[in-house]
Amino acid sequence: MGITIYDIAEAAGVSIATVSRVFNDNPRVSDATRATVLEVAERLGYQPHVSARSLARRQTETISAIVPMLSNYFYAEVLKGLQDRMSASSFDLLVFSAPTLDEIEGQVEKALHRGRSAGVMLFSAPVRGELERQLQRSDLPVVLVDCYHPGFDSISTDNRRGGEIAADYFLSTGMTAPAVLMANPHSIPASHRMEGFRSRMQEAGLVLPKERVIVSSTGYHDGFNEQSGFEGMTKLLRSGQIPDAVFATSDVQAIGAIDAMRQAGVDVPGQVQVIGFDDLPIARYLGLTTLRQPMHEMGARAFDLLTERMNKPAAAVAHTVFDPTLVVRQTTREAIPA
Amino acid sequence: MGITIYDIAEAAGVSIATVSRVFNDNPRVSDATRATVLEVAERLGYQPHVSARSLARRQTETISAIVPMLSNYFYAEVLKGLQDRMSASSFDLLVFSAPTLDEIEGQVEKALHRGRSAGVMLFSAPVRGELERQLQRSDLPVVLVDCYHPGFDSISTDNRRGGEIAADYFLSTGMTAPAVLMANPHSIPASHRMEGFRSRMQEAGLVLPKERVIVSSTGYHDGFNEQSGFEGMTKLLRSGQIPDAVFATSDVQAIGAIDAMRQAGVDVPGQVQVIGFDDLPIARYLGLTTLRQPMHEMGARAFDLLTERMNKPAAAVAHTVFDPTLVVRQTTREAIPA
DNA sequence: AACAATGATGTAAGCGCTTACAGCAATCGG
DNA sequence: CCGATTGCTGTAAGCGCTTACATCATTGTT
Repeated sequence: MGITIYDIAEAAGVSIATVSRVFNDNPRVSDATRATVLEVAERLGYQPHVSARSLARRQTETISAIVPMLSNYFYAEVLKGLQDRMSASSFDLLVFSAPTLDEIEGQVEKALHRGRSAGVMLFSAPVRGELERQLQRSDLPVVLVDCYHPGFDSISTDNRRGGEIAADYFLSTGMTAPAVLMANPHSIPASHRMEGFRSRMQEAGLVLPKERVIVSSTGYHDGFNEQSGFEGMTKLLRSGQIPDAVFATSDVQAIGAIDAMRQAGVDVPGQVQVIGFDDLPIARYLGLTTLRQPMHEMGARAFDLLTERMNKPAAAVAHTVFDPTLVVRQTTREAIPA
Repeated sequence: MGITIYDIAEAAGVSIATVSRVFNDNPRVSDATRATVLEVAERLGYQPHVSARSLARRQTETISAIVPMLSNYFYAEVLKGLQDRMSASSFDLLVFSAPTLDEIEGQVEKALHRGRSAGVMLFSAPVRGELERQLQRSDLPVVLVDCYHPGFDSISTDNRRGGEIAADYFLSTGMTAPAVLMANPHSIPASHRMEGFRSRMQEAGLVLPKERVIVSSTGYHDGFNEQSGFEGMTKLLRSGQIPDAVFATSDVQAIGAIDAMRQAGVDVPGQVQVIGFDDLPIARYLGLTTLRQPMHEMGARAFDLLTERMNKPAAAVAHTVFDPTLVVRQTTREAIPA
């Protein structure tokens, strides 16, 4: 069906080796021959066959990303950062989706098939048990994003630090009754965010009672969704434990929470302050105070890590940790000068 | 490096052809041999080599999607619908990103490389000129999403109809001074949405003056972004031409517009009503009245179209058009009973 | 009992490319 | 002026798989 190097070789009166050399920028081809070959190839509309090439070269030009869910802004944006960086290279991006934990192994296995990818990027997955074994057995470069394992390069946000920053800011406003809208407890980022928050509150001598830590009851997006924030906040408002400051483990939860308060006639930030996490584009337009994760940069850096690992398979494992930064908007009050 | 069928053949005492047959579910293998081969393969941790297989079979198991931008919710959600449907099959998804028009051809070319993909899904691209030629020359199945060309299967939303529905609803509320927040004019979906809106307004004898059609001045996401809505609305408010109903060609624009009004102290929907387009998840939490596009379903259907085309390359071209549905929330007033 | 039909397996020729090695002409040094 | 070097090109052997065809042992048929 397609034009092969044989066709070109014949039309140009050279051997297939020469044609191949031309397309591999091998210097051992005379300028004249190179020109004819290129001209003929252009005329015939030649395109290399990807599979044949990677079979012969024993390497692919594609990298695989395994994400829980494309429709989650965080992943989409990190992937975009990745792609923007990749576009300078000749790599292609294969995207596998593994919404639930038990789907991960299967998708990782596919990504690890021989000849499939030159490297794997695994998002938000707890690396242990069978999954850990899979990754270790494979000799492909692996980069973990938004998760951690001592044996693999990783890139993540300092979620504990984020929780601490949120707590510190709340404390500076003179708040007295903090609450947390927590995603699914098995989500490691969410847990860390809460831990950081809680630890700072404790240091400040403020209790964070169980009743004011609402754990998401919905599994969708690991509890990182508007509904979970809405329901959690509703619960808080109905309890006797109405807080005056709410830390949500994600912006979408914060948005749901704010909606719940609007419907209940609770003033934000007058009665209740809110801090989210992520800094989605809408956060700005909703005036949401939040902790920004440099998603785009994380994606770019993840790609860099992967290529570095491809070049030096034996290099020391590198963990890149970004600090989240607080973006103060209108859902929080001003800090009280000390 | 890896285990090949040769290794298995040797260990199992059969020929490579038999091993291959086992993995291709060829019935012409005795149950006994099949069992030994599978056992040996399992023990050795065999995995087929993707490139070798697709080279020999002359077909791939991956499909390519070319999207303007992953971080746009619409694309992410359609891709998710696609992937959810795909996961039942053995196809993998390759994602190319082409944020600007001139990048499309390059990405399409990559996606069209021989051996690269079994089919191509092209999003929101005006199919003409060189791009049209590329697609026509290739004999790969192509499905257009969110765009149209008579020669290719496509899947889209009836954007004109959406504009009409928005106009009709506004008219039913007794509004008198409509405005449109329009994305980039070269965006076909945006143009159609506006055309539908405008035509209904004209039929109703209402003028839609130039001053009340604000075209996005920012190219980011083709003008489908919060900032463009914010700036457009600000402009409207400052002009003498303050509208009492605004149709935004996307939810994100509507969100920006609402923010502008909040800051200006304009009451929504008391003074100005707003209708968006898309029905993003947040729309619900912002109480935004909008036109819902069935994104997830569009993705699933796109995959179906592609596989149908793969099975029957000569079948008649099919265009699937979804009707958007109006979701009434709190940014619009109630219809006045006739 | 002879023959065809059937079923299981092996042999070998690709798929389209890369690349080590060989070959061969032109050039160079002594 | 001859052997060594240099520069360019071709030959051929893979890469790991699929599959048409050949082979051969069984089984069934008359």
